[in-house]
Amino acid sequence: MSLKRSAEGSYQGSSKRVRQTADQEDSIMDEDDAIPPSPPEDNSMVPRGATINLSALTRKLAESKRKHDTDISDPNLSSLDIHRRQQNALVSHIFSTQDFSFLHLKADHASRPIWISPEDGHIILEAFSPIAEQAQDFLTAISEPVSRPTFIHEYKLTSYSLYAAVSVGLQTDDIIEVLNRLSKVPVPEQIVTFIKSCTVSYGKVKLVLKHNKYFVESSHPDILQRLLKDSVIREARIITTQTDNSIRANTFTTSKAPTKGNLVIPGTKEAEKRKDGKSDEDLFTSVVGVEGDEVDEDDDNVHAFQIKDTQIDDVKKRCNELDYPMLEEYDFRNDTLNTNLDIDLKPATVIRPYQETSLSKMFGNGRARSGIIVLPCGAGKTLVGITAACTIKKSCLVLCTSSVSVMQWKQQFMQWSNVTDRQIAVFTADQKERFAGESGIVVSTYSMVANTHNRSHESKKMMEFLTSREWGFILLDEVHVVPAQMFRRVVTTIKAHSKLGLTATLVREDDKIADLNYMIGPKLYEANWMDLAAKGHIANVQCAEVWCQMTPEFYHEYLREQSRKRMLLYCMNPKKFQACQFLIKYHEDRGDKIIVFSDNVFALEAYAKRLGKPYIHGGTGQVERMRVLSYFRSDPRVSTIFLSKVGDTSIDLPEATCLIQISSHFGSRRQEAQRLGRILRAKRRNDEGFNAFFYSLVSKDTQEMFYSTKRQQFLIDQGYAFKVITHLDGLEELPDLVYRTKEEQIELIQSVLIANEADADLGTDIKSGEGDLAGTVTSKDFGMPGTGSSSSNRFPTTHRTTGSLTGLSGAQHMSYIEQNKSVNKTLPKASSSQAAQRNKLFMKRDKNLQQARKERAAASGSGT
DNA sequence: CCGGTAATAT
DNA sequence: TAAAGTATTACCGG
Repeated sequence: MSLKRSAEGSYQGSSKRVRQTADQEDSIMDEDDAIPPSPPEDNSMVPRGATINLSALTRKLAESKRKHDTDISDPNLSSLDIHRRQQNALVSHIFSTQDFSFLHLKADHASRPIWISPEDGHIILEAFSPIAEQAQDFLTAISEPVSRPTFIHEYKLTSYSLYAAVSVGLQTDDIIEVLNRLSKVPVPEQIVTFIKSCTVSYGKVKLVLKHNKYFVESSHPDILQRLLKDSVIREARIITTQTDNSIRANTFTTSKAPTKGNLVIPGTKEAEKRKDGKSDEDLFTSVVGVEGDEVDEDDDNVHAFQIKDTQIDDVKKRCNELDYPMLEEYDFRNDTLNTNLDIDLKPATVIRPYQETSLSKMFGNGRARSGIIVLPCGAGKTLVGITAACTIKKSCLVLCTSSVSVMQWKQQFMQWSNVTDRQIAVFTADQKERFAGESGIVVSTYSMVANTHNRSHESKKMMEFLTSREWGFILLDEVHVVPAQMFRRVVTTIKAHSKLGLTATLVREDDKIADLNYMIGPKLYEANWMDLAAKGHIANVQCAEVWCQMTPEFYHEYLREQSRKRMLLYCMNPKKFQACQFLIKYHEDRGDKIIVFSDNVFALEAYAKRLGKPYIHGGTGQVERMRVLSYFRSDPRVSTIFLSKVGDTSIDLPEATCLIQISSHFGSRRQEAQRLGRILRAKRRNDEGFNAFFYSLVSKDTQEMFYSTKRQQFLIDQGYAFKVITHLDGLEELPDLVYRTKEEQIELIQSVLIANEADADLGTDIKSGEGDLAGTVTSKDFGMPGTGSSSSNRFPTTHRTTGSLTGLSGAQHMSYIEQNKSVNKTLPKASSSQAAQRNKLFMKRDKNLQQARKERAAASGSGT
């Protein structure tokens, strides 16, 4: 791989990144919302990120690198030649090994926005073309977005993406036709062949529930014949009575293909949608010659045979093996056996255009297709799910990852739709409700449904209920977790006619994400984050990676220690501490609300205490969590909070406008994206020129550099550009800069090393002390050996004043230092109105629990 | 309310 | 590359 070296000789970017263009660099800096200044002549501020990223490019890079390596070893070359070759190796990789000049450009190529690589099916889109937006709609339907920075987008045709295209109603010829019209060059023969080979079998067979019977359906009777040659499928077939015995083998039930007909998705305003972007649409139509959004399905007849309910899974599996994966569609309007659920969106509810688009992919032919919708955090996934449920109007099961989400889903259902409290039930560890009547909604967690061991009596009964009935609709929140070993069983244990998965980040660091194709269905829609940001649905974000030099002492220890202990060292790097302090100060002065993330709890507490900010981590009790959050929300004096990975999901803080990441070991792209998602809902997002900020603090020349690069990949593919900042101007002038002197730094390093050792032996857990507030539990005694008096052993310390808080494990452990005190405790106790924040969602549960307690008490009282 | 167990992600 | 190790949440039973 070709790595670039910066002036300082350190790693700058992987082969997957190509330098940003000058235009992009300029667009990032603007007067008001600039990232803290760095000297302009300093070449250390290296723009980096987003132009092109593709696996094929990686491969080509590897090839060209190999070539280049052999070439420069040629002794006949002059040093200038070697230099030139080395320079060349750094640029224009895409074209260095290939010559595509044989492709003849169409005469009007300038007005056509795409180019298709004949080699690997990669598609390059000129995002500045006037019809780019419509072309993009088409490309996201037929191909996989690879990278979508500002000017040039890259997509890739894959068998899965074509499967998805077919499943939303596009036909082979339409795909090739539209592609051809958009392309500057004729669609290469190989690509046509590829598209045909994929679409010939994919999406041709459907599993349909009609009048509560399962049918294998296709508009191609010959395919049904072919499937019936398979013994498993033949066995599963039910011969219908109306079919005459003599000709039964060749006869299928035949009917008109489904159309959208009069189905109306609630919350949509057809007229309004037509209004905006009309001129562009006309332009698109004139070039493409087909309606942009969706190509009509041909209105041929469809043919079907019925199969036994009990063998659906076998048939599905068999069809997959035969390369005819079955799409699942639910003809809910003709399902008379499952009782309807009388719900609708509230009249005032209007959904956004992109939400409507995603739903039109699902309901395009008047049935409910199973599949996945991908929308950024804060773009209203919940409302999409609710609208889908209100369209299908059948019993619905919603699964989430946490019980907080469960409460939120229920609350959102109540807010946006007219479901009554009796129609919606919650099923978690501490609440096992059941809806009244024949049909209703159940909201639960994956672990509740997937659980295999140790079920309580009540949850056993509830599970029986869930598995024994047919669900019209199953909604899978955070669907990227479904491929996990245990969670994946929910798809098979629950009988649901249609499945919708929702997520913001359809990525995993393992290779299981592709499993969703057959477990749930194809990806129906994926929004472009940048587009939504440009239209003001989510906030604009400036991303930056701040490189912090390791101090010599820290680096020395870093090199000596084992990999696990290294992590603490680069998290606690004093320069990073200072950068964090500086950035907080800088953004607080601008009036921003700041969230600081740290995966490492030790570092989290250390930073928060030293900088005097409240913090929340896994060990923080619910009550205190809500207290800190409500202060952050409403008190102008609390403008910074520190969060561990508890804050990655589900915490909704529209006030936050700036995000700083101080520790983020491991290269989880999903986590990075989800963290960014915390500021996408920013309340102020529509203010003129408003920007939110996202900083990653990285200790230079450590593993963090590698992880950071990896983590950013998802966001870069979405079009975000990361700036690298190596110098924070004015940092040295900060009046109360922490760890300024060598002595302080050495004390810090000692506390880190001691913490490491103390951490290693068990039994250092402590309980909350007398003086602590309820719910405040410090999960570990972070490295204070029993010496009690030597200040150098103390963590982190400059001036020491002893506090009076007494820990359970003894006073000698607990002589607190003023700066070491958690600010959480200085926040006054919540007033009743603030306390209500938490209780809103949990109030009912609490009431129930109380009731149950009373009953128990009464029962035991009367028993004796 | 607390401790134990199991699960996820990397 | 695989494996270990960490943080977190959920569920259950006493």
